[in-house]
Amino acid sequence: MTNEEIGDLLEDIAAAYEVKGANRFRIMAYQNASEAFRHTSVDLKKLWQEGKLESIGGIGPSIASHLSEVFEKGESKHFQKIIKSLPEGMFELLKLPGIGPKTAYKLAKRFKLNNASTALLELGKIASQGEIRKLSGFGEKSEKKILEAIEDQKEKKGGKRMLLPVAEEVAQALVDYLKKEPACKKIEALGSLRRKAATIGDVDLAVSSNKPKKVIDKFTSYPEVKKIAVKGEGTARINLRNGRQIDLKVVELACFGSLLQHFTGSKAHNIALREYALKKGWSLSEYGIKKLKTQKSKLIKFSDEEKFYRFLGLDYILPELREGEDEIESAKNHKLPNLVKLSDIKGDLHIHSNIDIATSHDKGSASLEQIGRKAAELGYRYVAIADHNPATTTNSEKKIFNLLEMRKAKIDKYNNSSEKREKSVYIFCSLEVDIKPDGSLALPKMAFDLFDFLIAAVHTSFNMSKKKMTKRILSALKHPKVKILAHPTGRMLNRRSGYEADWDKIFEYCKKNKKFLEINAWPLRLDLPDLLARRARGKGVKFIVNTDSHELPHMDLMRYGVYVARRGWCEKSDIINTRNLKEISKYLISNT
DNA sequence: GCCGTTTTCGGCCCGACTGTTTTCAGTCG
Repeated sequence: MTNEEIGDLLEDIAAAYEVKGANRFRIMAYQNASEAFRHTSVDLKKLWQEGKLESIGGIGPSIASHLSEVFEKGESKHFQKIIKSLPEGMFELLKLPGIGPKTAYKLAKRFKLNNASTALLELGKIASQGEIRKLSGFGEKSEKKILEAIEDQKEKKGGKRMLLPVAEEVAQALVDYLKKEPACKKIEALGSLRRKAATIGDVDLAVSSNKPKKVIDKFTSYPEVKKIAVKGEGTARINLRNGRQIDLKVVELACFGSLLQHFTGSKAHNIALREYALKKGWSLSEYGIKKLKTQKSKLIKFSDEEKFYRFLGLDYILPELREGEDEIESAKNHKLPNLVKLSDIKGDLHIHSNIDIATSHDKGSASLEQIGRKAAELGYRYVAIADHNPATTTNSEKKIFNLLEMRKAKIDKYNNSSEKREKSVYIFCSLEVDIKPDGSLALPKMAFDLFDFLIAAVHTSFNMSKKKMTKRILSALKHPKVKILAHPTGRMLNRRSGYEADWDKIFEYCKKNKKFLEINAWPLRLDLPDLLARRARGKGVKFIVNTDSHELPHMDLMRYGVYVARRGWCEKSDIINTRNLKEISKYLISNT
């Protein structure tokens, strides 16, 4: 069972308890546990084997023991008992927006939706026959809403989360639009977009204004609107024709700081922050801070978000850190990291050029000179050309050597050219080498000396056992020329999850042997993922943020990799390509 | 069911909106 599946299971248990009218705090405990499992990068089964399930916050003796049974026997008697007494279809209906446990149960019970795989289909039929409106507590509107939700589900609209640059574009278009309304004083995109998460579900916008109605009216008449889902006095939600959902909140300027705080989230961070504040006798909301237990206590307002945190005795917590882990504790103890910035980056060590070396994977489109000029524009001091290795199946070893020798000569020539001297961008001679399924590198022995260093990467045979994949990666890293493991997990957002490997073992090896993990800035990859980056950092591993550019404009995408590093709590010192040329050469070039 | 810088017992984030009622439950972020 994956962490995600365990999260789903506990969410279902929470829903079942809700239907049964259990103590609401028990329900919350299961919801918290579900969230905690979804957001951890630790392998739960491994944690269970070590008997440390309770080391995760929100997991106590009860849930840990039920889960132990699940790991051991495949299911827990207690969980089965709770779930089995309810119609199976109920848990499918929960996937529809606007339908919670109570509603799902009512519908599933009344219409006997006992089969999970057909429940949505059946409910759709029932709704279109006008049967739902006849139930007490339901009406025409709720029936229509259910029908629409099922239709959306079928089209899988909004099912996929947006990649960060896509969400930025959607948000920017709306910000530009809202700016035309003079009643909008300040506009900001918040939520996971501001926290720079790898993928974004909904776009959240905050506006400060003393005429909220005008703002809401402008917002809901956005030309791309397909449906106005919510329209209140201070908030609204629209669904766009492209399937995206946008949330808007409006407050007066004096409260804008607390709104930024509230609407940036994450939910887990806000809950933790509010619990922390409660203990100090304060109650937090998007409007400000109130003293507890005093009737009609005055609201303290914050136009500035930093002051909101400082008021609570905390250092300012940057949005990228607000995931409800231990950032509040760290802020209290002045232990927050000084996060790496884009301007700290001095070079990009994974760039594909247009030099033709008969690669098996795609080559780049830019020349060395173009890459050098672009790097200079970005303020870099060095780059590494890391084309894919020549295909080993169609080229002889001699041919491969000749191609790579020709390529090295071109790079040497560039480094000795007047162009280089003017721009002062040094080009390392590297290569992105396939790690073959047996762990060997796809490069003839005689060619290794042609490189300053190598970047190793898995591009084939993803479906291996965890043990085999770990061994495969480790044996590739063992080669003294290999310094960097590119896009370590192989994930492609919205397409495939990464392959499984014993990351702790790999991290320990990297730390001990001075190998570096790439944080790949390509928005579809963002790999190493943030959670793993934080775990690796905890073990003392260092990183290199690379764009993996295949075209010149891709070199501008470095910031997405820096976001990942920041979400992984990385400081400048954790990132090797913040060093100057002399220092980084010491890290990467070995003569052994 | 979980948790501990007032607590191993007695707390547990805070507020908005919708739809169906007629003062509120359910859902959401």
